[in-house]
Amino acid sequence: MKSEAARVTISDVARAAGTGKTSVSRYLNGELNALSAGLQQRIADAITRLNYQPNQMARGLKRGRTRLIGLIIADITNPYSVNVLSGIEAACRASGFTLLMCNTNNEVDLERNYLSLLRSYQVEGIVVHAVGMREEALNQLQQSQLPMVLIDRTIAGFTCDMVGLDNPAATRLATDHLLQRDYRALLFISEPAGTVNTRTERLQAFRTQMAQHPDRVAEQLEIAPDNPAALEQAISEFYQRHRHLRCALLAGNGTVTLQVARALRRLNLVWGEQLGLLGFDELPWAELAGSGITTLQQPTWQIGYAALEQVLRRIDDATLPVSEQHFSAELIVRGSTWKLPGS
Amino acid sequence: MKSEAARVTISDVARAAGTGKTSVSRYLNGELNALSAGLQQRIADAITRLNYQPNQMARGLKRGRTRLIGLIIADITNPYSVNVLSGIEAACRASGFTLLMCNTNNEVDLERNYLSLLRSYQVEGIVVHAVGMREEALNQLQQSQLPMVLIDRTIAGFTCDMVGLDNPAATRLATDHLLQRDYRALLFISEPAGTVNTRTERLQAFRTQMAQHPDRVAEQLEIAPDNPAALEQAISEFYQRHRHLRCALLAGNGTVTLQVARALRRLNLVWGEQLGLLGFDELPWAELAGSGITTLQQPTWQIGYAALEQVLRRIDDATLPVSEQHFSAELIVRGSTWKLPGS
DNA sequence: TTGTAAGCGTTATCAA
DNA sequence: TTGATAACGCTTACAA
Repeated sequence: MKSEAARVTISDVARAAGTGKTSVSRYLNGELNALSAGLQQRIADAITRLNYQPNQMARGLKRGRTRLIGLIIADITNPYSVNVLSGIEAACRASGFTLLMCNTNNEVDLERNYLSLLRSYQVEGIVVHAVGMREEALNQLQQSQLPMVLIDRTIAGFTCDMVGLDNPAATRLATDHLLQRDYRALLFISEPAGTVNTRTERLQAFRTQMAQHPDRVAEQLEIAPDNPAALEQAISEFYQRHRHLRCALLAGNGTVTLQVARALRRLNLVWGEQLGLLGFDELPWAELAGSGITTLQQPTWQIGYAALEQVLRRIDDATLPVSEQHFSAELIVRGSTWKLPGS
Repeated sequence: MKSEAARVTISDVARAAGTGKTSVSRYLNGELNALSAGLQQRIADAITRLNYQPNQMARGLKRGRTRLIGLIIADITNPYSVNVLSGIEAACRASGFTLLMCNTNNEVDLERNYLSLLRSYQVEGIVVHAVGMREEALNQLQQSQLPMVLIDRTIAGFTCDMVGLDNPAATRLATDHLLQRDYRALLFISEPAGTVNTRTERLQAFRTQMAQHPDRVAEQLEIAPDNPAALEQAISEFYQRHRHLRCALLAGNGTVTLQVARALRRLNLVWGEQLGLLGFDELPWAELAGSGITTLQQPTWQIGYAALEQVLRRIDDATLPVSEQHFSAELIVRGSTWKLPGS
């Protein structure tokens, strides 16, 4: 048996109130100046008695505005995403929009599918934490004129509103901190850059910064998320190679920090003693891991909130100039980047 | 200027293909046996040329099925929720549904609002991580006949499909482990029980279990999430009171575990040395915190997946008997519940 | 094999 | 102040 929810429609209300649909519609849309007090009362009564809920689908169809915002998120299990989501969600609540959320699991195909899915649900705008889009998907987007804001990452060859981190500045902040604390050999560890500009930007900034300190060693490492053994080995080798120097690791995001911490654990290398460690993205457990892990905190919630605000502005006015908002990171110093006694 | 997405409709496609809407609709719905090869081709061409996307709103309005599932989640920043969400999301993907996600921030009012919001978007079913509902909200739900599945928690006085943890068994597993490891004074710490049955169930099971061991000390503590100072003090007092015994703390969920770990840090009490610690919910950093924290891992992803499957079953057949699925927790032993050398 | 027309639950236009 | 009535974009009898 199919469940048949007893749908009560505007016509039912109109009949129960002894009036026409138009008046009920007016009542619903707050055009009370066109309704006598008595009629208002009858309509109000009928609505509560029948427990009536206007059908947003029908409304959306008619008015062409669904009050729906699409969200495409690359990986919902990433703490970064969760906090951003929380900010977006709050902004939606404040503006009366509802989120249609899709998780692409870092897969490009899913991203494309979800994009058209959201479009088919007539979302009024979308916020995208991009994995990487192919030409065709981009062209479709261009055509569809759908208001869109990217968070955290841009898409090559696609100009679009975007809200994210000032990666060069953040990277400088992190690198300078390590240099100041007298680390002599730095290893920048990130996930495979692939199509994700954020990763290359941070790496690039790291190299630029290190180029000014030719006396220091700067190395880099790209590591697949599902290969802990390789990570262990690479770190171990780096450490062996430079054990006569003060070494530090710079993790390119929160996921990497977690993996690096695990690897160090297994290698019996103690951050804050044998090795410095600094990670992009603040983590709730950063102070609990060993002597604490120094992190670069992003204002994730604000980024999410700002992203949604930007989508709303764009929905309101498609002719606005393209906007890029870059937030600043904050360094939270903990035991993993300990000071040399002398310095 | 309002952005006016160049909406292309089924009529446009029909015109471009030199046919009627019906044939296009048939094509879209895979009724190809009723279409000549030539017409199929023309329609296919027109669709790609115009970059046409069927309007799901209109479809939903007409057919009465939106392929939309509502999700009400109590707190999206809780790792438990995130993993469950991930499972739900995967199940949606597998079944062709899309998620409308709402975060109630643990606020009862938001819960009620979102409930009717989801209804208004004609979702075909909902999955709810409940905060606590009042009479009126429940009555509305009963009336609306909306297929619904609760996760993790039940709602008092409301029979409904539910997927969650076997809390008594899980609690026994945890308690027995602590007893076996010779902890003599146990403190069960949870958030204020309020309307959340899960919390009381776990506490109840704890007390039942401890009642069988009158030689051991069993205490309990309810702590507001935003009051770290109080938590510190309570733990400190407990420890002072029983410092002649082997003490252990049992954290009622992942959020509490985090807070407890922080409090212990500030108190300079080391889990795995001065104090045992065991937490409900596995945490990605559990192995990294000090000597590691012993946890009770829930199959969160599976819980989410199963919840969505149950909603789908219920959508299909409203007359199914009410189902309660209880999953088992798994104990992951780490350094925080260390063995006594002798035993 | 194809197309016409009615209707899903709203809102907007127009007339009363 | 009110209320028919025609859309919105789609599916589905029913005709042809």
